Amino acid sequence: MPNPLINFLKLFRDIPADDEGLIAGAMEHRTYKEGDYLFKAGKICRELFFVCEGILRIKVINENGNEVTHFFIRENKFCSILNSFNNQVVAQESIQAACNAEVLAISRTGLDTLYSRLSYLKPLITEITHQALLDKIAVRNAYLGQDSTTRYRMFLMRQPEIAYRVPLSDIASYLGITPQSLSRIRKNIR
Amino acid sequence: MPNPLINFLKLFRDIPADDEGLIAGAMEHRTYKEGDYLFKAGKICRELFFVCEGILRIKVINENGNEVTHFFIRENKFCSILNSFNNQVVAQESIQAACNAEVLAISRTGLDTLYSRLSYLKPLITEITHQALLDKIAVRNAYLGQDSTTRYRMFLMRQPEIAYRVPLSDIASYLGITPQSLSRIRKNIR
DNA sequence: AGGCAGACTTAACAAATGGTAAAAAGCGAT
DNA sequence: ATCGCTTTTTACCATTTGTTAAGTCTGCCT
Repeated sequence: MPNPLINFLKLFRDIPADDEGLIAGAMEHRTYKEGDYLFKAGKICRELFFVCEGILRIKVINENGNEVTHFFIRENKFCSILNSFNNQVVAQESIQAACNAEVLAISRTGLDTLYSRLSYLKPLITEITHQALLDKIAVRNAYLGQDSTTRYRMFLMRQPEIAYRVPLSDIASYLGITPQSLSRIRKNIR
Repeated sequence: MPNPLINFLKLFRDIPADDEGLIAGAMEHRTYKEGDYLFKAGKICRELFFVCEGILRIKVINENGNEVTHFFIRENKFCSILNSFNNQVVAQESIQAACNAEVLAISRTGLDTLYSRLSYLKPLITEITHQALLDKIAVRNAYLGQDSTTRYRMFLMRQPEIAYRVPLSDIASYLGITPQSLSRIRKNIR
């Protein structure tokens, strides 16, 4: 059975057939339902996830007690609290399934073991996550200075596959809008 | 004479004395006045800058013809249009001096030469820029869902050294506010 | 099937922000 | 020091967005 992570890595680089089993074997397959937590803030995040199916979100509870969505992570993307995972510091953010999801998970130590066995893997994953950060920043910059309606329109254009699969309130907090306003905006657009 | 870049790198890792001259010699020292461009959008960005003195900003002209500040880069930070610099694609953003500035500059090819001679340098700089990206994202996420006054207050708390050295209009566009509104907010805060 | 809980929508009003325009202030060059 | 340009401030009004509160809808559980 083809492993979605290996298919994904092959887009960037040839993966020797012999290594496929090693990589696939190191990853643990998990299923989550909408609302389930993959990781909760307050601890060090010691796992890296790869999304096979569904959408995750990284979120925080802000000082007013409101949930704020920092990112949506969709199929064929890695997900972790990078600062915590890399630097062993306590994470302020949580990872939650924004809809039913299937992921592959690997622990920090498991990943280090893989890295030591497959010398090409660390630079490859570093490069992929680096580019993902650039992409995330580019999205945020594109929203900068746009009004709520425009941000929602841009979101629809860029990520329609997310817009219709996750709760409205998650999207609202991702765009920095109240759910009521987003509901109104949605009505006015049609 | 101490080189600010070398001092900076030494914070992360020991730099052999023999290598200092090589690094320092590869960097070109330049002076810019407020408003000068270090790089203009529309080309591939082939230089990496290190800010010794002053503040740079990365900006775009958006579809309405307004300038939008994506980032401020202050002393002891690297600056480039990373996506363009790394992937050889045309940059949409420009780099401008937000106040009088002194920088060290190195070309893509010059950097590659350094990398090939000093094997520790590429992982080091990659790690530094990676962390800088995480920091930039964290700042943007912290602003998410806050009103204009709160964003400005947060900006004052986090980067007072920038707030009083660059034009108000640059800060306004960085925070996604019109200059008029920011002027009003500033008045109401005192 | 009925009822419950959570999510979404709607509405009316208040507050914040944007748009436009004009005055004031700051800055550099002559 | 003065002129002229650019930036910032101020004011007024229009628009957008937030707030509060209620109502509707949906899916899930029993």
